[in-house]
Amino acid sequence: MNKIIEQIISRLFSVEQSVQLTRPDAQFGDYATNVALQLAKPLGKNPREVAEQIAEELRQTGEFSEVTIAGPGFINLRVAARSLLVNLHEQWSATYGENTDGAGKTAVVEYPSPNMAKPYSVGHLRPGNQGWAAKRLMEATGWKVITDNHLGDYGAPFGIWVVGFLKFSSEAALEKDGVYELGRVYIETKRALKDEKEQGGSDLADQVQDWLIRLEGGDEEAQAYSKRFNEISLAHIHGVMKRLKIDTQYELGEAFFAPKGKEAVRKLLTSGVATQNDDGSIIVPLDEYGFDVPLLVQKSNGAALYATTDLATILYREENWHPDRVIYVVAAEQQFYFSQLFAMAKKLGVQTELIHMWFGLIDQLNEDGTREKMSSRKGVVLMEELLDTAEAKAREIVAGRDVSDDDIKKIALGAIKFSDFAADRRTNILFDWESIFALTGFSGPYIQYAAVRVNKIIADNILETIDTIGYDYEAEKQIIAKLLEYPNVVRLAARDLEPHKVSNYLYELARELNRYYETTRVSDAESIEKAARLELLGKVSQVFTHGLSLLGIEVPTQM
RNA sequence: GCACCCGUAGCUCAGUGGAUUAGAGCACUGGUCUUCGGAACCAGGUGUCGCAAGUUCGAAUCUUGCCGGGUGUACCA
Repeated sequence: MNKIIEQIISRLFSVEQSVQLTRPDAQFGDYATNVALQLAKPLGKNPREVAEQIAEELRQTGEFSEVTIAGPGFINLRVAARSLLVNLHEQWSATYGENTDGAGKTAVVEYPSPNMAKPYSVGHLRPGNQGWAAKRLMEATGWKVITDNHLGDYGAPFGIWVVGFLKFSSEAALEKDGVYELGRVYIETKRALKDEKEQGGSDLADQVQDWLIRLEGGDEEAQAYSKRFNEISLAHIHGVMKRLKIDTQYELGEAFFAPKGKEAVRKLLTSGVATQNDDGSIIVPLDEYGFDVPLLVQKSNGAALYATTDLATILYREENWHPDRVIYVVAAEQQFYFSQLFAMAKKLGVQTELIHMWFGLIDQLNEDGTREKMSSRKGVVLMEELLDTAEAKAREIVAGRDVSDDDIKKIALGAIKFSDFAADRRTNILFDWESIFALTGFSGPYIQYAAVRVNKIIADNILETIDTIGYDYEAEKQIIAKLLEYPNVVRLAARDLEPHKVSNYLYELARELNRYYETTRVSDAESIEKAARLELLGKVSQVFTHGLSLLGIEVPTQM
């Protein structure tokens, strides 16, 4: 439709103007455009006059049942439902909604990158969800996507583990509680280190360093500990990711890149990007990028830092995967760090587009009603606990119905994941058990339920292949119009890496469908209507499944 | 101090590249209802869109300044 208007404008005024159609309040029309207002100034004409001219041409086309002008020069359009359907049919395919914006390009998406020292907690929920959505959105827009779990498996945590294990734990406790014992030991040891530092001591800290040096030196005992603890932690991470139904192709952690850090630093020095201080530390000044502090890439004792392994990672990916862009799905706290890292990469001549797809914090409600960032100090909710609770809740809801275990898990995940996509990812999320398991209103299960209903109706009725040419589709108009919006929703969500646009859209589609059910029957309709309606519901079902899959949510068979 | 983010209904949040009368969910009240699956639908209402200026035919949206909150700010990751 916008093409038609663009052609008219080109013919009337000899200018190329892209036209955006919006969906105004139903009383004004089905579609609206403000293009006349945009054109008025450059053309030096009265906007209403411009609108009149365009409107007259639009009436001539016969495509619209009504063309009116409102206010200062808005053009409101009404279209017959049947023409909308024809429009939908022309665009329809098995991959409706997808596009080829990113064809021929490669993206690396990095998630969920948990720290291995502690058990998977709700703190890791967002990078997994948002990262998965980023991957799916990129794929849906034609990109080749490489996913990589950048595990936090290097550095001080290992030393803390060993020291803590020897001091605060036992074989029996580790045997019994596995990663949870490791997490407990890690937190307790961190606290002990803090206390020691406050008292001016360094005994424990020295031991931690000692173990790290032994590990790097290839010491057998240190390696045995490392291997054992890592195996326990990794098995746990894989287990939780499997329950969350997310995975990555690669799992190249910090430990993999750490040895490559030295070479990266050498490259920084030889290219003149970095400078060495008298104490041996190496920094990259970033004044020209607006930073008042430089980025430290090597400690005075020669050890590597986060920035070092991250730079090595960038170089490795460039060399091996040749990505056009790399998306880091990491929390908002690290915005400053990533802006420094990206500046350093740019200074070194890295061409890859580096994007920090950051997301807001997870807050908890204090007893006095104020919000505060969730922290392990105050007690985090563990991911397995969250999943167990969600599944128990879902099981309770479907009690008495014949719903499989698999479907119960899909419902639980649908609720949890959707709550992460309810708001813009940058918004801080308030974690509370009530809203994360919401089953009504703006929630994952509401949409899943709508999808299940549609599928049931499709399954229970036979679609006859009869000509529906005589059907006007007026009852289905809102649904058809909503379906027509989908490709643009996907395009915008992928462009801005904003999966919540998809969740908002799916909710609107589900609501449209529920309204439709209230007034329109399918199974006992006349055969021509029934065929037309079933065929359309099939399209709705496809969009539900597709859209939810972009969010990592599945449609249950029963619920 | 500086940098980034945020401030929209009682609460949680949408609001595309400015656009006709600012929207959802939750909560509250009433209604629909022998459900093609009611996890539904309909109705009811409250907003100085933090404050103030500016740009514009038009600002929740753009610009600037203030106020309030959050996060970060080289030898942690």
